[in-house]
Amino acid sequence: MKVLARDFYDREPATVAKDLLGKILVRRLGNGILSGRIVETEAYYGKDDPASRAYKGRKPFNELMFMNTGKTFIYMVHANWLLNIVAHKQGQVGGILIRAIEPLKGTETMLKNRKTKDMKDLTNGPGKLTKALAVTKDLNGIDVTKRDSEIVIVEAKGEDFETGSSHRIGVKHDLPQPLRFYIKQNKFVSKS
DNA sequence: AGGAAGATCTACT
DNA sequence: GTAGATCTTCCTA
Repeated sequence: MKVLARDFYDREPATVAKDLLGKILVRRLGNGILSGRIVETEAYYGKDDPASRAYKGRKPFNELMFMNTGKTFIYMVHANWLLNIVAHKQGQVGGILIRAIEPLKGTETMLKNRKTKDMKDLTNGPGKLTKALAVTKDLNGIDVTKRDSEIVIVEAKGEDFETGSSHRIGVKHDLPQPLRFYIKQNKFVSKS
């Protein structure tokens, strides 16, 4: 099980977002491990991106996006925690929003966290997956390139899949280019 | 104090 | 499938 290194995140957000598909997100809890395969992501930029948290410049709450790559950036929208990974080239700003995962390990705990019995409904949305994995602001800024962090992203075994792309979901002012990426025909990608 | 924010749930047609 | 209420922070005034 190989943890993705920092240089993986030191690239264009859109490139990282696409390459993140199929990788495994690991959530380490005190008692066990939850994990899932990343099936849907979105790239966000800095001041050129009206939908980005960093659009209006550096603020205390978003400064993580300006700093070290490979760290989590977690914030709340509409009563949901959303999980991002900071990723951008040196001197730039950006991040990847994890929108959906396919549950692998610890599904029983996830079902309990989500209070549902429906597997399909478990992690097919950005707010749902954080709830299922017990991700909150407490985990903001942790380093996903360190093997012993509470959240880690690891290399997956080479399974082939087709990737699709589209405009981002739910954003008021999107950019012209498609910045959402997902694995085609995976039932855990959030639909809309 | 007020409002906006990368969404979700529920309840209908 | 679509529409509407409502969820909780953090920013800006």
